[in-house]
Amino acid sequence: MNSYASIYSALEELCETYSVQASFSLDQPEDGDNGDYATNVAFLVGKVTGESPRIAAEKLVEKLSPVVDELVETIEVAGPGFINFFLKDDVRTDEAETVAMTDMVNVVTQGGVIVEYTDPNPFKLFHIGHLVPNAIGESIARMYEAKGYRVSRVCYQGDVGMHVATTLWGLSQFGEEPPHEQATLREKVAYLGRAYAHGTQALTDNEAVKQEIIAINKKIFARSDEAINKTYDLGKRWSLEYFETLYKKLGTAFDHYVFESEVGDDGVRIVKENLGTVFEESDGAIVFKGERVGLHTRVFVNSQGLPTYEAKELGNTYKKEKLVPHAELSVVVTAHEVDEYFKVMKAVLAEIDAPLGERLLHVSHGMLRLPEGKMSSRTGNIVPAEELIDLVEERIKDRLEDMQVEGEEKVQLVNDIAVGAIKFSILKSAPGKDMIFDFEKSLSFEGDSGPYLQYTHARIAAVLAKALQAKIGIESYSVERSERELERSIIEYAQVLEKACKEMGPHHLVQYLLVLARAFNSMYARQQIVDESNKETSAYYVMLATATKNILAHGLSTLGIKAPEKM
RNA sequence: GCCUUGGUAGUUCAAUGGAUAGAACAGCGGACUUCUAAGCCGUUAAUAGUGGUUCGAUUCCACUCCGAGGCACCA
Repeated sequence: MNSYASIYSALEELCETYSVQASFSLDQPEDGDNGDYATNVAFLVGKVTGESPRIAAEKLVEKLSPVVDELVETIEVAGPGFINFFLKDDVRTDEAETVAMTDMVNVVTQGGVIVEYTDPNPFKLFHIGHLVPNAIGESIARMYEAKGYRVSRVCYQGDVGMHVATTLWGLSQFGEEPPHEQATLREKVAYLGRAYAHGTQALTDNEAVKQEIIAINKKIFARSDEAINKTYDLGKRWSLEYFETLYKKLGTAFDHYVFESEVGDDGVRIVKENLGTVFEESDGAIVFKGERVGLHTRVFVNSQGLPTYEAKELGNTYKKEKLVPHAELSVVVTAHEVDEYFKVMKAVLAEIDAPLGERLLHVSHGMLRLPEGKMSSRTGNIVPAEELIDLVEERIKDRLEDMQVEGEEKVQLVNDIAVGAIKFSILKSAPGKDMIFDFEKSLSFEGDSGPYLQYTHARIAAVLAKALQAKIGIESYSVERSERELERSIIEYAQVLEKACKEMGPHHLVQYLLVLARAFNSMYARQQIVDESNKETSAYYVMLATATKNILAHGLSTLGIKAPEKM
């Protein structure tokens, strides 16, 4: 049990004594002057006993002192009534050492969890907006893995619907020669993208075109037209193969793929099975009257008998349950523009399958906005994800010129740094809010950035290599004066990881890693780590470096960002 | 109009109802003949507005102003 857990349980007991209902806090204050840990129990106890927080705190300190005696150097009452704990130096150092000695390997100890994310649509462009759910979803998946869950990654893709019909209509109308079979996937996908843009443009204000596209849409559903099937299958294959190249770059490997085309029938069946009880007919369509639970009415099956997004999503939810039986949790990561639909979905599930509804967890993220506004296919200001990655990679290549990495290793390193920079810029802020995507900002490698963390990791790797050569281990170190700030950061990791997982907020982890890296770099700047003339003291700094590296490696990995050994 | 959501330094973002509102970038100013300068140190600068709840409010509530998403067969 670490110091945090020990003090926490001591406080828990105390709260029980006073029958405190509210939950207390135990944080690691940013300002070390406020202790290594600080709690607000005195405010809660004071409320129960009617004492002022400061008086209550004084009394509590007397009770706590003997209990935490072995860990704590001093306990003091501060400010309006906080109780601050200052750990004994050797307790804190020992705990940091534990971090340095521990292999941080995720072990499966829990049940299964489904995480669905990214969800690009075949026939459409994989643009920078898709990088958001990918980064967040991948990180959530990895956070569950860090907690010991067996995670199944699922990608749900819209391979049918009007966007596909629009593309096929465009392909048949815009008169461009299709790319050669030997052409790159990128070229093939770009060709599909142009067809879609052409179709969308023609569709606007043209009822005749719209009807033609609707007709194609029906044929796609029914697979009744040989020519259409052929084009469709080819286009879908191109798209999917192309997506795989991106997933490889991004470091995502899905376990299952679900297509809208395969869940529509199930969705319709489920809706019909509950017709009259949960759903009702209205103007030829089957709807869920959300008003009775404070929501909106949503169409699940349209008047042509085809499933809408809602029914397909229903089918998708059940499909995933089949693919991953007995999952304890089913997480879906989507943009917040579908928030309202998900509420309706959950309301429906509450009525037809309550346990499933409870397991379903919707995590929504904000939209990526360009400084000049929302991306739109109509105005043509959509930035393909790959274009952004290329752009970032170009800048990184310039910086790597005087490094001795070449060939495949260099390609990999450039990719890892570029993807790290992009993912970091997405994960650094709390999901849910829109983010302005500024090229220059995301391309920045200084300050709060992915490369800053990666660089710190690589830098430590270089130092530790030197330590190894000097035969300086981390055992039998001696401490002249402890690096309190860095140690404080190091021993905080376990709690931060816990919190990030619990709140599904990768940004907590990001913010913490920045603090840790800064504390390390600050120490690094003023302190020689590997010092052969003083091996015992040097061993202490090597221990701190090792602990920091362990955390950076595990933390970055949990974010889905690679931690290079050199850069 | 109704529902949901957001508004924090010049900019991009932090802060389970907690202490002096943190970073980074930009700006200004430094250090270093040491293990990776994508680094380190210092500094200027912010809670949209008005009330309320309480030991304490950026956080919760109400209203106002501004923005975003949704509101029946697109996803």
